[in-house]
Amino acid sequence: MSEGSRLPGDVEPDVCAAFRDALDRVGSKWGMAIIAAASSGPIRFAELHRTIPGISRRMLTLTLRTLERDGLLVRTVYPTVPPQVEYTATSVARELFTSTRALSEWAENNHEKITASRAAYDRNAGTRR
Amino acid sequence: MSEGSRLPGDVEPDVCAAFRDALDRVGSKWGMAIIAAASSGPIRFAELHRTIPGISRRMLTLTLRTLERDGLLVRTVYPTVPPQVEYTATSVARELFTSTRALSEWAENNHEKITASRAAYDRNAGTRR
DNA sequence: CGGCATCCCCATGGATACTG
DNA sequence: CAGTATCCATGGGGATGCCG
Repeated sequence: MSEGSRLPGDVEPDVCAAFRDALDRVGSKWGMAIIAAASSGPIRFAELHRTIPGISRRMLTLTLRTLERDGLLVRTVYPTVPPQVEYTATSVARELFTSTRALSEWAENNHEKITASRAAYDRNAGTRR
Repeated sequence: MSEGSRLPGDVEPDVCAAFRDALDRVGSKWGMAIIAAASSGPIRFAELHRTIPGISRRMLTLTLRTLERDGLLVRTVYPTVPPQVEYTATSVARELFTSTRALSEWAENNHEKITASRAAYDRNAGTRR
């Protein structure tokens, strides 16, 4: 769309700021995984912990709190014994998740190219200079 | 498309890995700004430094190197005095940039909601619990 | 002009243990 | 079950200075 139509100074600051803002959510190590897992319906703490491999309870809690704070997740507590808590992705989070598709696809399509490029670059590390 | 059709365990690991990979590029504080600035044509080091507010020469250099390594930027050196170096975004980088649009738009559209949600959350910090 | 080298800070996040 | 609390390692990234 904007192929070659922008000028160098045209990196609009608002967009930049908002984009950075998005990345602060998406970019956190576990944020998108949690949103993904919670996008298909309410999910419990332990389920999340099982679903997302490698996450610690600590990081799960922390990330859940920030996501909740940002209005991306709704936390529902059922005052039962033992306690039961459900997390559900809000529509905003689901939109975020969708907005992520293009990036995921790019990642899939170009992962190999990048790996190759990296290998080539490293191989010429000595040659270069 | 996938509205409610996915299962909790359905967070496919490959996609997840590739996505994380993408974020390692996009998620770096200055990566996208640089790619954006270099997407509209060759741009010089000093121009980048001027175009992107707040970046240090150090971080500019570092980010340029990783972007070059990943094949997202092409570095062209003109052996003149004083030396002149141009950076150009590759097609892969431009595709990445495009894949980012959806996310940018989400960020713009929902920035206010998130700020509001955050404020509300913090206001009820004492009330809650 | 276009870097690299050095020092330093602090936010992210892992491991582990305890609790209502 | 669903968290808290504490300690600690790693590294991203800012500030500054020197160089071909």
